[in-house]
Amino acid sequence: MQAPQDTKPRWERRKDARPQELLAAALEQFVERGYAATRLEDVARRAGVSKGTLYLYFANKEELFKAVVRDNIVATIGEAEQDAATFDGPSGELLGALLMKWWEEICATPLGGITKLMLAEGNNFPELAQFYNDEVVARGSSLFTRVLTRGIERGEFRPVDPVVMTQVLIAPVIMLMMWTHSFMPTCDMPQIPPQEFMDVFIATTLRGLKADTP
Amino acid sequence: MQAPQDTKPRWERRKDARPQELLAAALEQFVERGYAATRLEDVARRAGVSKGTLYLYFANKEELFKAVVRDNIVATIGEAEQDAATFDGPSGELLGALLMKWWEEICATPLGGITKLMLAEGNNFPELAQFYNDEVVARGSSLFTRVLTRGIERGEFRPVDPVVMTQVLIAPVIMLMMWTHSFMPTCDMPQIPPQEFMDVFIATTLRGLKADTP
Amino acid sequence: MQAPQDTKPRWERRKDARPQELLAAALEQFVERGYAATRLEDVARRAGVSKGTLYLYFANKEELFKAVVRDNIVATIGEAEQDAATFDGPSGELLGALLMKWWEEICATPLGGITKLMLAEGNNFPELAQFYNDEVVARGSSLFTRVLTRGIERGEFRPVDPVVMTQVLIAPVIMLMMWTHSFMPTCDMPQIPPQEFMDVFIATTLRGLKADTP
Amino acid sequence: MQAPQDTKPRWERRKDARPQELLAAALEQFVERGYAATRLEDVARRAGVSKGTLYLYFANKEELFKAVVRDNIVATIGEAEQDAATFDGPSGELLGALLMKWWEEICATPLGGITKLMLAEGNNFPELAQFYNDEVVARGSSLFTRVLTRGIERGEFRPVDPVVMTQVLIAPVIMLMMWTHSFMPTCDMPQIPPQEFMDVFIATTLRGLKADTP
DNA sequence: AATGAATGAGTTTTCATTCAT
DNA sequence: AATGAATGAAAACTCATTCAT
Repeated sequence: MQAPQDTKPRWERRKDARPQELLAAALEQFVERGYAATRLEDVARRAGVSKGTLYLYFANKEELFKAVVRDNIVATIGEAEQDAATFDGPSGELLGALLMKWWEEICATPLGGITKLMLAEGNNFPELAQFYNDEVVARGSSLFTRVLTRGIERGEFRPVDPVVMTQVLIAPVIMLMMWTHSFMPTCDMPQIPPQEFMDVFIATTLRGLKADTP
Repeated sequence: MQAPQDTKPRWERRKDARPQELLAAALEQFVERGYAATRLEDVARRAGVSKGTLYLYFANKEELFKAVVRDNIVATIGEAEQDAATFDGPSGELLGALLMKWWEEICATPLGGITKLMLAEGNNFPELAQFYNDEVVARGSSLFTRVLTRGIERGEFRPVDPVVMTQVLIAPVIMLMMWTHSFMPTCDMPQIPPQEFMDVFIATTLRGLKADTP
Repeated sequence: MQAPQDTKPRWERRKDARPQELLAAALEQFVERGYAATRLEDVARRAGVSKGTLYLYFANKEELFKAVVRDNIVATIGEAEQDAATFDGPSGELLGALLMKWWEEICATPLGGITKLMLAEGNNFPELAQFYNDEVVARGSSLFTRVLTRGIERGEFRPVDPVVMTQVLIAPVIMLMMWTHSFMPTCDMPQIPPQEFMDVFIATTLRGLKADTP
Repeated sequence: MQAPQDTKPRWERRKDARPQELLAAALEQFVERGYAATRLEDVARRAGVSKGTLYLYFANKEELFKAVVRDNIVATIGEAEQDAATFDGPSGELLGALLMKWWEEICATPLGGITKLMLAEGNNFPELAQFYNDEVVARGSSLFTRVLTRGIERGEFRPVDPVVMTQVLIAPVIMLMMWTHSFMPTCDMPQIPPQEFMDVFIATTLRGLKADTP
């Protein structure tokens, strides 16, 4: 008896997988070489297809890049928004979980390379920078801001300015990511153990945020 | 009476100044646009010369970049090595001075952009990365390591591992530099006052390093 | 009771209609965009089939274009040849009918766009130009020439040179066609009423051709 | 003794001539092959330079085409505007001279191919069509309209609608141009002797325009 | 020393054509 | 018969590098 999900002929299953294969290849190539230096032919070869095939799925280099960001980073932000919306427990726990999710699912993976790439090349590709700012930076920041506001309103956090506090939360993580992820491999830089850093950072931050209890 | 260093007629002094003007223009352009995206024509225009003139002084783009690094960062490291070699006073004072020099003359100037650039694009230009590692990272690190060793040998510092300690010294400065250079242009990060940060950092570090006095 | 030409089941009739649908779509696309700028994918989409299907019926773009010309213009010329061959009446009547048929079935329909296209792009596609010249221009011209000869031989027309006279017949019709098809879209040209033009033109021409009757 | 206009070194004189050489090559190529089918490399080769050189003088294909139009057609229109502005004689004479100038300097030269090209491909390149309409069609038409108005105001012409009359003037010339210039060379079309056509056309038109004298 | 015109290899993108299913 | 995914040749455009003057 045949499994119901396998009734399609093989090439059709292949077709459905194509975009994912291309996005995976593109992610690797972008992270390895940067945006400008990535040649679409290399992305295609990496996915085992020809140059032209890429254009069946993505209109151009920019759209390919955006798709990579959407399919990975934006999707993760969406999950995090879901998590936050449905979470019932204490705000500190939520905040810690979000920071950890960000670290583990983005910063500590090859996706961290995308952030590095935007830092390095964003200036030269204003439309990409705009896109990244809107879809990632603004949306991610505002999620943290909302969680902070929630904690303050529920009396769990001290009444800090949630926008400024968001920046204070974000900065060390991005730095750690640059440090861990993207340092020149040839450079003998000091290793910072990321897990410990994040643990200490989150613990410290939550302690600092905790509202005074009389 | 003529200053002894100015015996040449003016237009010849101008000629001698050419390389410096080119290096200055190149530095600005590299910092603004990154290595890959910098067009030599823009460098030339910025220096007020033709593209061809650039090639009279620098064999190619890579050599131009190396020259920028040498003329600025490596030169500063050389001075620092001189300072260290001729300094007679306490090692803590020397160490603090070196950190401060690094901050003030490199990190806090446009040269900081070169470090950011190497972090971002080093992967794509292995030969540049190698050069930067050899001429800047290794040489700078080893200077700090020697000063630490000096301090330990003279009984001024606790007997820490000087190589590891070097990395501990370097990391916060680079982080502060990335921070200050506002590496995420779209992100309005809170300002960290660099001077205070450095003061506190140096003071803390030196206190931590100080050998126990019975 | 079934019509005798409709004995096939419906889906099969549909199948037979395929080439016609494709030719119709191709005609529209060629007229709208010109030969070079017509993309076969657009033709296919317009006909509601896939690009591959096009190649089941036509070997390539050029053959598709030729088929459009054959199926429409050449077919009409064939009919006209039949008409002329079987016509028994006065040559003037025949000539007028042929001119009118040409105008009404070709020039005044979208097929006029094909003529415009050949005028405009023929130079760039010598093989198409050759084909068009052989199948349309030469064949059409020779039909008029034969009718003129017939009229002269039967003593109905003055003894003009039938080849030159053919050219005199053709020119105004093509001009009117170019005019009617508004070949300069940006230019709001005054409308020439084509029916009146053709009526006057044919009447005048026939009067001019009529042999002197003693 | 050296001629004063030849003091420049040879390559510099060459440089000054470059744009003209490129424009001439581009004109030929555009007229021969149409806009879309013209490859910039062929234009370059025709001018005896490399592809890249073209881009030193013209930003892209579109600008090259515009430059061809400006340098030839628009320039001629400018001259005609001058002629018209400074002309003192009877309006009929002026009008006839303008029509003849148009015919001789544009329609009867390779520049006529540019008009054909716009007719054929204008639809596919809206920006070029816009440019051509603004710089050529509108400007040329308005010149004729002004001359007609001048004649009417001076009582030389009957009080026709000058805008409509402009179109009536333009149409036959464009048709003649299409006929003379751009017919498929393989087609045995009747030759219309252009000079005679223009003479008759102008004479007829001026007679028709002449104001009734009591 | 200085110029800047010239080059051509390299990259993105398009589209007629093929072919496995 | 029909599909539509895949291909790759071709063309526009960029820019590091060369070289005649």
